[in-house]
Amino acid sequence: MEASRVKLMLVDDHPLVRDGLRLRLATVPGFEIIAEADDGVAALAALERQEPDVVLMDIAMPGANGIELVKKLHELYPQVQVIMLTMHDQPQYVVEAFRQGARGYVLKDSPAQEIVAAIHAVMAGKRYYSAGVADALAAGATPAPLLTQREQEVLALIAEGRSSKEIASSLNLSVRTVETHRLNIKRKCELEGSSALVKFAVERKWTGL
Amino acid sequence: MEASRVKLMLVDDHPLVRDGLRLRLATVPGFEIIAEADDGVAALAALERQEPDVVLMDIAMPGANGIELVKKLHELYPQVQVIMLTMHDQPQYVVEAFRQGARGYVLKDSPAQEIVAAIHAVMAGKRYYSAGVADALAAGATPAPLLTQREQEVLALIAEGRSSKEIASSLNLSVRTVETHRLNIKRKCELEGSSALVKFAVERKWTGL
DNA sequence: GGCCGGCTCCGTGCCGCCACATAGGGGAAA
DNA sequence: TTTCCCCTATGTGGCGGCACGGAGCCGGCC
Repeated sequence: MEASRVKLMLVDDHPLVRDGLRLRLATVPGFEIIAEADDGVAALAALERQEPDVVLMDIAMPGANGIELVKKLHELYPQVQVIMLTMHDQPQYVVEAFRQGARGYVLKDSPAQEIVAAIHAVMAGKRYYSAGVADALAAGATPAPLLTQREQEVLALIAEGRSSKEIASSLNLSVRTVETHRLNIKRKCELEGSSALVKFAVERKWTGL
Repeated sequence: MEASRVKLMLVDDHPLVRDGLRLRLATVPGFEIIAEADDGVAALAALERQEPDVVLMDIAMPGANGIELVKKLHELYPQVQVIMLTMHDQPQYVVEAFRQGARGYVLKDSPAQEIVAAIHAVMAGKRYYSAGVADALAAGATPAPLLTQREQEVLALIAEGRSSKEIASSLNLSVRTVETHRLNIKRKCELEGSSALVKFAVERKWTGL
């Protein structure tokens, strides 16, 4: 634990949530918010100017998503601790976030002091899971789906609600080829049924890939 | 505009967002937050004890959703002004919210002072639309999807990625009946294809119905 | 060069979904 | 009471997705 104040950076696309975080954390002695950003690009730009101790980051943001951002951030600034904030406790993202270097994971619908606890934990070199996230980690042993380029393209169009025939003409492929990709995606992600595939695709898109 | 302070009530299931609202609004002279609630049931209970001038309400909440809550609230307490808060500017909900008696509609990703402006507007007897919502109103000539109880139940299970057969056994219905409901939902919501239906259902669930 | 994995395409039978239509029972409003 | 909507269920023909198989092409790696 440093003698100086803990320097924080907030990354969330909702001003209201940033307000909540800022005004809440400003009352905590020893905390100092040195930067805010509303997306990944702004976050990386802010990091070039000043380096925080802890980054509080929403997992679902327009443009680059939280998972990719935490990955880049961990590559460029490995000493910066990242805490993910999220509305939903989806196992696959929790696991992926930690795999990419996140140190904490807090649900937005948990008590506000959990965030303070999370910051203290990661500053002490520990990890922090919000209540309920531990369950997600236990259940979600799935390390990574790892889809190929083409499969991701197909999945993106599935998330648009398109049929195999429409996807085929969009990508200039045979319908049978698209169906093969669908089948492979379902196998890799352990999905059963076409609707489960669509659900998976839509949720993936909503959380930013 | 009253001589006394404006009494506010906050309804949102995210403590963080309530923090942001409370701490932001507390600094505004003439505003007083008399109650908070994290869902529709708690909101109605709080209203029995003390009546606010304005209710700030999230549209997406677990349990009863914001649209139904504003309807009930407007029936029981017609003099209470309701301002809807939301993450997403989906036309159908904007239109439906106003139809059910809401007086204002503010996006959570708009500047925080918009909320103050909205409160002043509705207290002056005016309506308030966040920037961008006007576009949604113009574009969304769709009056209301208006799904029946049973259709909403079916839709909720579709959002889980379930097949018609699974839904049928869950609700103790014939598979053909579930298919009839599917068909009716698609007709009402002008959807084409099973995947578009699943997409619609999942997105609806993510935005809280 | 040989091997492996990804991308592409195809056949076939099966099952689920789709769109059209019909129809009886029940409850609520006019 | 009559009317209207909702919920329920069913028939039929057609189309689309699913799961199993095989196969050729290409690029990277050993």
